[in-house]
Amino acid sequence: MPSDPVGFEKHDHGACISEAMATAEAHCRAKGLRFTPVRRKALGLLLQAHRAIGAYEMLDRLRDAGFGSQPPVAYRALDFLVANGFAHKIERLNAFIACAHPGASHSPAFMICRICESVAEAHSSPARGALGEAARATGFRIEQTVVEAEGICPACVDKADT
Amino acid sequence: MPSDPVGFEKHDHGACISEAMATAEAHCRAKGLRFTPVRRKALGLLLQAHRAIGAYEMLDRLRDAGFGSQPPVAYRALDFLVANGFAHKIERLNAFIACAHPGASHSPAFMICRICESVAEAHSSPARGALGEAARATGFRIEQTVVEAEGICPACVDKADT
DNA sequence: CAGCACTTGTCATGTTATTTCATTTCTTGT
DNA sequence: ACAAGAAATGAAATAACATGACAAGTGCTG
Ligand SMILES: [Zn+2]
Ligand SMILES: [Zn+2]
Ligand SMILES: [Zn+2]
Ligand SMILES: [Zn+2]
Repeated sequence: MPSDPVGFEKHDHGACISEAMATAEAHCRAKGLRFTPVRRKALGLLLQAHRAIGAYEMLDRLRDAGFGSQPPVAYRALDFLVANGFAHKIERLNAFIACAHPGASHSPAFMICRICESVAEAHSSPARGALGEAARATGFRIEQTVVEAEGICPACVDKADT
Repeated sequence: MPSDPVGFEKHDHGACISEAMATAEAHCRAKGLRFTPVRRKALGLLLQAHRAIGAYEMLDRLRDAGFGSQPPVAYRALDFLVANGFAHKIERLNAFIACAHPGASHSPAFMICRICESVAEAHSSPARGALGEAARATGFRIEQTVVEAEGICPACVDKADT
């Protein structure tokens, strides 16, 4: 259970991309999923961008890469990535981002900078805390959670303080 | 189209509506806000429906009530209600719901039934828990949080179990 | 009543997402 | 190898959600 948030620190981007792609490859092979070219390209683009990408921005890039040009092309690829834990949807932004902890089954939480729009992924513990308590008290069966914090990232805080 | 619970429990709906309206009236008077007819009607409709309402459904009803028929009519009224804590946006549904604890400043958390689409509001504690910890660790300054759980409400769990 | 801030109505447009159907590709059982 | 079924793709159309811009109206305040 690493609770290390990912996203605001510098890192070896090339390595982080190839590692995530390799994880996805392995996971798909193990589960018999079809990691098709358009899906692979979509994940590559998300990893490359290293930020939240709207479906239509994704569509533009997929078209540029020679794939179809209609919205379902992007939505289907993104749905696949989200369904299999390689990416997440940021509801607040109506956008998608590559998972920072692929492979591990987890409940993500996101920190979204309203200045620079960077997004960091951390872990949440929906079952614990006030929400889990409310769910148990009422008999609500939680299947999935959206936890997104909006605010100011460390870099933008520094800029603002100057 | 069931109109059911605040939480998921039964309650005196008439009383809950007039109480919330009175709270809003008082709050606006105290703060010098203009609780205009269209805003009042919008809040009344949210309270009446007692579930999450899309902006365009709101627009339909406002038009039926004699107000304007263009999207900004609904969005402006909803923006006012959200900005002043009388309503919340459910990001997961792109829809709006009357606040269950108006007046009190709070960080809401929602439980959304994926079967019947009912929504219950609870309190969340963003500063505590894994998210707050991650924010402190990275230096992220949280301003606002979205906490939404999707799952099955008590009533639908019962139905499913039969 | 003049000036100002705020609100409303409307038109136009922009953005995000889904439905549908025909076709192709892959997988599986024979 | 082949046929049948499942999964994925391409493309057209449409639905659903949201904002920008501008003119006109409303209610304060000096
Ligand atoms: Zn993740
Ligand atoms: Zn930032
Ligand atoms: Zn509330
Ligand atoms: Zn339900």
